[in-house]
Amino acid sequence: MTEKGIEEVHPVKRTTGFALAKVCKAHRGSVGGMLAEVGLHVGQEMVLIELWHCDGLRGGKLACRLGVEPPTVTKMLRRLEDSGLVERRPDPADARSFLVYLTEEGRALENPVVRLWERAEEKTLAGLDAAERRELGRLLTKVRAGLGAERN
Amino acid sequence: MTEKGIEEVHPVKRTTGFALAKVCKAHRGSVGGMLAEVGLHVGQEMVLIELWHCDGLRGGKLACRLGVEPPTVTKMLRRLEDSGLVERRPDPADARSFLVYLTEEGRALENPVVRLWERAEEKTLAGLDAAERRELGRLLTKVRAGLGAERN
DNA sequence: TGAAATTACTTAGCCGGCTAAGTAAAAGGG
DNA sequence: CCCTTTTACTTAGCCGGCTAAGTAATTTCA
Repeated sequence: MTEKGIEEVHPVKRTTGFALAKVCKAHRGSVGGMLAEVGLHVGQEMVLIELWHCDGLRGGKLACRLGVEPPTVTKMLRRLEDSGLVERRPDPADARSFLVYLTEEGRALENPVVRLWERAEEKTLAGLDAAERRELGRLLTKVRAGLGAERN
Repeated sequence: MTEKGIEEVHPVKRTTGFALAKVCKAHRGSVGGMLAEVGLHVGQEMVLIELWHCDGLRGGKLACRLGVEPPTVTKMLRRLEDSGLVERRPDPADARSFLVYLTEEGRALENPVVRLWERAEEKTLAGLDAAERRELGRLLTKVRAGLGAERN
């Protein structure tokens, strides 16, 4: 008998969302591995990216830009501070807040991180030609834009 | 003066990988919110999906299918077992292993989860027309296939 | 056959996420 | 002016991931 059902795949696995999750996980894994070489954990580079773009952000603003909840930022900043990449200073305008500044070491990571993201990108998209890459980028950007009027 | 630099975006943010991460996070958020309504945490449904397809998997096989490390499976299964969705029985063929079986409740979640993934998919891809959705699905599948000869 | 190597899983502990609940400062409003 | 509400952040604790280090059973092989 032909085992007709044996290669069947669950309906959820045939969704675009599922493929998205898998590809994202792979990409995250790539970035994570490379990031470990410069002493970062995946996700922490996002904080740095915001600060490279605009140093001295308030904690809450950072959470908002990252699209993440405040407690997440609290913990990440504590670790980044312990690693000496970031500095938290009181906000002179509001005693409840603080401002986050890069240290020299934090600033020094920008180029390595940019390069490593490029390498991860290349690794992830290795199976696509230039036109396909453009199209994938366009579609993801469009989806992102369509995901409500959310920031970041 | 025109504030020419003010809308500049960091190079990393212009990568496809970055858009991928954002879209994936939004999708995960959608699924997670819906999953909470049926008492699941995002990620746990992946275990169930494997079991719906093939009940009685070994722990290690499950980890492999999920593309996840064994300790992750250990903890997830403990929680799923505590929730009464899954049952772990000793493997008669190998005393180091165990087999994972769905309970009736675990089996009952299949349709709700499938429907909720469909809703999340719709929500995520709302900004794309049918052709674009097909193309995005095709490209993600291709990327996934290109990501080494990895399983799952 | 019996010691060594391999395999299968668990434990401990860290990280990025989250929610819920707390604290403390700032803003409003009578 | 003081009391209430809102805001900004922290703490506690859970979850899905990971790695490193363990334990116990199976395999291998001399």
